[in-house]
Amino acid sequence: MSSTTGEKLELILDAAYDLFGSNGFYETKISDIAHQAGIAKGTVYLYFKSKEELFMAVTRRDCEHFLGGLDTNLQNCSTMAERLLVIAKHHSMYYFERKHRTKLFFRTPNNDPELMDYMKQFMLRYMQAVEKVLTEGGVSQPVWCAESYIGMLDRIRMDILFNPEFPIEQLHERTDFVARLFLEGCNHSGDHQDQIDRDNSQEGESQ
Amino acid sequence: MSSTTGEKLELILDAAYDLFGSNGFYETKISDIAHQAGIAKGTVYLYFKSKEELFMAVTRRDCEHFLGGLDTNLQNCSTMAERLLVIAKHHSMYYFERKHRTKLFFRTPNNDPELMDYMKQFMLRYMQAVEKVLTEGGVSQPVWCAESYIGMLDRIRMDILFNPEFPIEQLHERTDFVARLFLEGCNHSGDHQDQIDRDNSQEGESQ
Amino acid sequence: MSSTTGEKLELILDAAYDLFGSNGFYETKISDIAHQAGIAKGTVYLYFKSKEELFMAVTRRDCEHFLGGLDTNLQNCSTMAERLLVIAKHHSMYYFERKHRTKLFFRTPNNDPELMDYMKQFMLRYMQAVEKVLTEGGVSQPVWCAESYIGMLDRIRMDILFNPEFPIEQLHERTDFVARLFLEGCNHSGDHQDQIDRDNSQEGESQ
Amino acid sequence: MSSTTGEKLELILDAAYDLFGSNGFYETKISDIAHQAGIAKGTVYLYFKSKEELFMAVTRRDCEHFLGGLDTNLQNCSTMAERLLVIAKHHSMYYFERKHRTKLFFRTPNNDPELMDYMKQFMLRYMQAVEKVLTEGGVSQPVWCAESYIGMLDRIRMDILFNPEFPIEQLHERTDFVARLFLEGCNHSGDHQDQIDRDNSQEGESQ
DNA sequence: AATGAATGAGTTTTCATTCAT
DNA sequence: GATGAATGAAAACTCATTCAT
Repeated sequence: MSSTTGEKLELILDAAYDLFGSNGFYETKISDIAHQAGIAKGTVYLYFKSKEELFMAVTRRDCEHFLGGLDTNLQNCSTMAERLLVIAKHHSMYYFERKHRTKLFFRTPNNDPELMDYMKQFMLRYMQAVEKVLTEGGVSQPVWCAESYIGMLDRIRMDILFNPEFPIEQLHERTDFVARLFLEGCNHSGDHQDQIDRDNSQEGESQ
Repeated sequence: MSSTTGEKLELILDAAYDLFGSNGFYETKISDIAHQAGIAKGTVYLYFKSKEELFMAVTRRDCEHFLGGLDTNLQNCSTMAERLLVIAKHHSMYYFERKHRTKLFFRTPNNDPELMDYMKQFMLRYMQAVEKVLTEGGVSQPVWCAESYIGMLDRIRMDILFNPEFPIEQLHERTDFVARLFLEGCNHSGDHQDQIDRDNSQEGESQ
Repeated sequence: MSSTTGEKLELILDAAYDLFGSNGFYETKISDIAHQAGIAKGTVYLYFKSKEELFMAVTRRDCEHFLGGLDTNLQNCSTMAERLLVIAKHHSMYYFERKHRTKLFFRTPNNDPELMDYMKQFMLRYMQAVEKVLTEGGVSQPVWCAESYIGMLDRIRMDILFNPEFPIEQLHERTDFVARLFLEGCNHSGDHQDQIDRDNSQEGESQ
Repeated sequence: MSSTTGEKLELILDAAYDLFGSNGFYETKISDIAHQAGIAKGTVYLYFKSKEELFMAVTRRDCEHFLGGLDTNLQNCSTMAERLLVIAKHHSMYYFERKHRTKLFFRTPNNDPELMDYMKQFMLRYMQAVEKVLTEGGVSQPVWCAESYIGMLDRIRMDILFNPEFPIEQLHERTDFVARLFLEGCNHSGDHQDQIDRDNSQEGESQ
């Protein structure tokens, strides 16, 4: 059964990702993970010192995967608009494809400083990747813009989380929409003249 | 000992809000809540059938409070821009003031369908409140705009959560910024030199 | 079932004394103790924070009982010779009556500093009680004499421990013998023919 | 790596003696022993069927070493008084030199009949060695005398165990004292002024 | 209504032992 | 013979919940 070095490690990480992601940290038993990985309970502890450490490893792998994929995707495009769209697609697709693993983020072990720290770093690195795109595009206040853009995208994730039937077609439209909204603001995000009209009158009102 | 009807109920809800919010659902013991409320453990079960139900009640009270406050705040303003700013202020201040209670959202009991359902409804109601403002302001695609706006605001909450030292002054600027970004898009949101300055100092932090 | 305050505490201590004493610390399960006490496992933890703490309490009760009984017995006699005999009787009878509980001393939890400390204090207090008798009797070097006397007596305990069939009649003779040996030394302790006879028969057993 | 037959056996026994002796049976892991012996865990099981058997072998080697050394030491002296002193020196020095290995005796595996039996035999053989000296010296009731003498000596071991700072100088005096006490009894053992002085200083310590 | 002692199901983790290489 | 990865039985301890008072 164990032909390759590290095979068991992968089996455990995969099983843990699946179960932590589906049921959350507290509702997942080590024995479940071992069972799903097809190994014995004790074997898990040959690779991870504790349940927390295993969760940490799963989280790390997932986050690194996310950021790595983002980098790759960003390499194939040049304009800022393209890049922002790539970011949006990556974000929404990544979590859409993993819509059944969303508990990884929302049901984490409590008060683990190492995990908190890693999550903070992850958020920072993601933000900085977006910030870089914006800075190169000449956008001012790129940090807050980046944060906001990510927030808009993450709301898609929330919608997916709370609506598992979220249709894939809508995902694409929503993604495009968010990218445009970010660039142009809500006053310009409607293609029709009447909207522009309303918008103009709105501009007048608000001053 | 019990002078007013429902007094104990409030004591329990307050203690539970405090402890669930600080430590999360799984790390909070009923006995801790009872102790903090100054009552006996068994008494909690006179008011709530289970730990989950108590968590549900705490969540419900918190969410209703949030939405009620939003309604109140929206009543005092008329233009869409004003209203959007009010929404942003409400969102950011609400969670800033409760920055030590953030586990209420991130460490919730697992797989409780009733809770999931309530959260879904809450998100919907919040979104509809924002949507109404946008619709009345003539914004097209108000649903997605509302979702996106909330997402931008919620990112502020995330930043507060992961950075408990988040300064209140920055909170106001960030709030204003988000409202403007939403209206005008990133291409128009950085026209003023002072904003550029702030952004630059922020850039420094992020490296 | 629970009529008196502290009843359960006694039940637990009695059961723990019995089982720790018979099987040693490591071979005794908390569930066994609870079962023998007729209570639930969790109840043990209402009274004792850990298995070690329970063991400590059992040891303490036993040692205090031993020293208390010694004090009581010493009150009824005046000469040093009488007192030394009382000490010997007390020591040998105490452990003879508890011959099935001897693991309490030999199979203790490892590396518990509090327990080590208490045992040290117990040995000191016992020695000092004997020392006092010797000092009042005008014996020189009472500390080392006391230690040695206790050592001689404790050897009886060892013999009982390794020979559960140890006959009670021999216990009395052995006790008398030790007291005399301590006073007079081995050169003077075999003056009577009947003692020689007994000793010869003992020699036969030991081959 | 294995140049001599039985080399590994010795490595294991040495490591096991060290660790069992320092930490006791239950607190010592086979993997620790293997690690300290510089071999693999599985290798231990090529030499010993179980942890208990290994402990048994360690105990046996230690006890045989003790008895063998005693025999050797006894060969160089002729009078009973000399021999008793040799016994006392051997006993006290043996355990003084091994003061950090005392758990070998106090934290033994529970309820192992073979071990119990061996210990019983060991005690008997030791007693008989002492008994022989006494019988040849014309002492009456040599069995009980031997037991008592050993008890006095073993108390020294206990004092060492509970007081790791036990000074070597005191050990020699105490040993001489015990031999004299055994021969002459407490009434005759304090004739010399310098001994009284020492004893007084000892009294001070015990308060 | 209020209490808090009692319960016991449930889970992490350890470690002696095995066995394929 | 030697290895060490894998196993899984076993036990301490927790804590939501109950119920007699």
